[in-house]
Amino acid sequence: MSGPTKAELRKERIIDTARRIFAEKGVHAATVSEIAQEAKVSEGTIYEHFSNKENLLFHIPEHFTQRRQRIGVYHLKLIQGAANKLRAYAYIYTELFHENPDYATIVLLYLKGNANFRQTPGYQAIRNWFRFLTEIINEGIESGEFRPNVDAYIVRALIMGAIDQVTVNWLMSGKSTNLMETVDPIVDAVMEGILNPEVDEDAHWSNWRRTKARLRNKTIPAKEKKEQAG
Amino acid sequence: MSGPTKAELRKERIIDTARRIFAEKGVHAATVSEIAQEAKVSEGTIYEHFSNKENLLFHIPEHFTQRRQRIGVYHLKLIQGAANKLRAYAYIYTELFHENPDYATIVLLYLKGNANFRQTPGYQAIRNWFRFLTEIINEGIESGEFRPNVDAYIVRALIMGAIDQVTVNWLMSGKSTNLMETVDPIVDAVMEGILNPEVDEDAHWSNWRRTKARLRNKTIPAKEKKEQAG
Amino acid sequence: MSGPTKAELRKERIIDTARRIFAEKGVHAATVSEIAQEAKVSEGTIYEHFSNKENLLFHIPEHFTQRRQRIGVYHLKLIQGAANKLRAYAYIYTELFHENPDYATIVLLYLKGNANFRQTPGYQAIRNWFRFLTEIINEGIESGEFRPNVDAYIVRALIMGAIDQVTVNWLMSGKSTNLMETVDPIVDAVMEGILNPEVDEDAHWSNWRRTKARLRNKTIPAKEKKEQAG
Amino acid sequence: MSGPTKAELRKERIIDTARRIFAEKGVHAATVSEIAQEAKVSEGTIYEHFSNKENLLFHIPEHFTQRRQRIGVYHLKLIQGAANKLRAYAYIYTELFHENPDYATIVLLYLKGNANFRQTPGYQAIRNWFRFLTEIINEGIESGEFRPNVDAYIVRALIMGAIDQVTVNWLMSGKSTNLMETVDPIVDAVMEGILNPEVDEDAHWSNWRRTKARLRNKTIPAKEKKEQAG
DNA sequence: TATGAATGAGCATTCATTCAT
DNA sequence: TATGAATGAATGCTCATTCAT
Repeated sequence: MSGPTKAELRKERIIDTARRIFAEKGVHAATVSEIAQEAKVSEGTIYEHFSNKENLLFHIPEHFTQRRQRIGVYHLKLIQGAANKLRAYAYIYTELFHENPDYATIVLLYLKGNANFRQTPGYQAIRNWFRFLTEIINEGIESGEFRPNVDAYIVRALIMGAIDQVTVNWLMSGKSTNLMETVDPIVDAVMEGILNPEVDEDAHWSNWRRTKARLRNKTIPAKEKKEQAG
Repeated sequence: MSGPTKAELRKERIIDTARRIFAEKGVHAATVSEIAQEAKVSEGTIYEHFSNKENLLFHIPEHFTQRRQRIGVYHLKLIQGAANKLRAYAYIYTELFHENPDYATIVLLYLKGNANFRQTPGYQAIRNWFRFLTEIINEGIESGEFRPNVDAYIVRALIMGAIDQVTVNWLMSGKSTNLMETVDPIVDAVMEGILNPEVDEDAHWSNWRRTKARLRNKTIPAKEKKEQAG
Repeated sequence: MSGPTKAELRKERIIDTARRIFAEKGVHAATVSEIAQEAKVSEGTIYEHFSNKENLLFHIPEHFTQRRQRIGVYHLKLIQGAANKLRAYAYIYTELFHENPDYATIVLLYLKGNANFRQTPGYQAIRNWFRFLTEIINEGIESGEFRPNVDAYIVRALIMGAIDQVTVNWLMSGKSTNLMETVDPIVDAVMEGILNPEVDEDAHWSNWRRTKARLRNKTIPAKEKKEQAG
Repeated sequence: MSGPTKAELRKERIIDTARRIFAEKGVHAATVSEIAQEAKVSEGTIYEHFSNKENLLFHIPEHFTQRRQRIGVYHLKLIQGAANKLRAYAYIYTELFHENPDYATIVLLYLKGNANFRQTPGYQAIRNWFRFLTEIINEGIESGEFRPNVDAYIVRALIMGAIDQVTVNWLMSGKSTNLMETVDPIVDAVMEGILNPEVDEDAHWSNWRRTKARLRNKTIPAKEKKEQAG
């Protein structure tokens, strides 16, 4: 019946303020005293809730992770087909950054490369969300929707790497570009690749063609015919 | 005839030491005094060459950028075909990280997200190298090797985003995985995409299919027949 | 009922210590750390009370200014006659230096010539005290006690300039002379001047005499007769 | 025949530059490196001529002292009458400040209160110039031009203290006032004093009158009659 | 004699963290 | 439990001075 306690609200206010100030001035330049002032608590109170400044930083994703868990995973399960799910995942992943640029700044610029963060429960939660993408990709492979020789880890790196990349550019450019519009092209490119199927494969010398052939010989014998025909 | 001057060697030694220590302990935790000590120069000498600690950080990529310019661009021009060039680019890009993990740490964890760095000549040099990939992709589109509806910015984000991603994972995992082995799979995936062409496109509902159709209608009318036939 | 708070006492102790050390070793040679140590506070506490070292320096006169305001001005108002007041002022002014040589050192050697200090409230307070002397002089002119052609600014410069001068000499000589004994002679000289009235004014050529005559013609016609008679 | 050597010119250029920069930014804020740069010599050269930064500071008055010695003393000896000489001295003293505000700044704000400077030959030269004023005053007492009970030290403090005072005010006000115009009023005031001889001495109670009487009883018995008559 | 790169001691200032109230 | 004054370790940076060339 009773909502969040006073202390919980206070804690959330601290995290919200920290997120904003960390993102605005950088984690190093931001001071605990400034966060306390803006959150309208004393510095001591911050240390009641967080063991130190870095610990406060590590708690910032918490709220967003929970939100994604509640909303994201639920909706994705309703979508049929791995391709559709993958696209939806990319949207949800990007949208969280788009709607919360301060969160994006902190995750992409401060937490991704922080070894200590990788030991926290906060990172485990994010990891679970990443694994969910792996599951989607594997589901697509199993269903035959995706090529059988697809490596889920690689595809995940492509999707998330590209989104991280364009998000950082978006953040650094003062959010002047349209982030959400890049989601579809990224997913499209990953879906279909960039090679032009209209072009005769033998038209030009290419170690790529040979690499591809080699890969297919190993993993997709069914395609051999077409390959030979090409 | 005379090689680098004493002062130049000294400066290089400072940068080399800074790179190592920044990467080892993090930029913030590293102290100028420690770098001076390990580089066997006085603290004052560091400030003779660099205006401040951050400026020293910003000079770290210089050497690598020059090296890449000399070697990378030269060799890439000898390779025929955009696909081959793109693969080679990915190799060179990854190899620099692989051979110089400290450099990778600094570029990926400290410089990519630093707004001040983006104002330096050091970033401009890196930018030129990025643009080179864009040129390769556009070359492939013009030659017909790549789909005409390919977006160079997106492909670049996919390639570099994925490599950055796997490199950070590699660094954070203590370099326990094999970084170079991920290059080919990444390039392969970008080349061919992940959709299984053996599967009937109408087998499942997919807004992706519709998106693809829309894109093709606009840009590759010649393919329509095949599309309709498939 | 409650006296000064703990924090106020602490602040006063910092100022007292700073005054002593600044005077002893010079403002530049004195270190904040030394002041902290001697005042038995941490360096951080100094910066809780003063924005920086110079700001601490600027707060040193505060206490003395207040004391003078309370005591000096009050007593001076009870004295009758501008000449008496002027003498008393000179005594009070000198006595403060005499009783507080460290304060004298700081005011005369460090603050008088500091442009930044002139922007502080501390200087305004001192200024008010200076103005009080101007008022005394003007009062003497109005009452006829002082010559009507007296320039208050000049007289103030004479009195205070002479006292500052002898005080600096006193300080630099290791306080070996008797500072207070110079007050009366200074005031006496300003009162009566140095010219010997017994000597015939025409006894020697003097552009001074002409200057004097010119001044009197302008402002004290009543004296002309005597002048001519003399 | 041969003028100053190259080295002498160099040394003078260093002193001139130091004077300007010390005055502009303050001795502490000025750096040896900046002085070297502006004087177009190397830092090392400065240390060829001066043992350290303070020593350079102490050499700044040299040139002016010599100039004053050459011009000042020579001209003063041509003037007849102590009063005239005293006025001339005040003019010369003030004019040097007026014509060379940087020199004034350094002497009044940095050297007057520097104990180390008092050990240098530079200070001895200035001291000689001060003594010259004492001699003038004593000459006036002996000739009967000045009151016999005049204290030369006090008069010197009055004249020079007042001029120093107004010069510092002039410097701190950005030289917006007219410094030279204050010389005559200062000398006039010292000559004649500020008491109004027209006013009946008994018209008001005054410990000053009593002080004066006491002083006269001691030293100028000749005046007793006039005093009693008054 | 002149140079100016190199030195390194020295210091003001900051700020995460603590703890008495 | 909350406060915020007090702490003091930690460090980037300066600059007078030196000395190899």
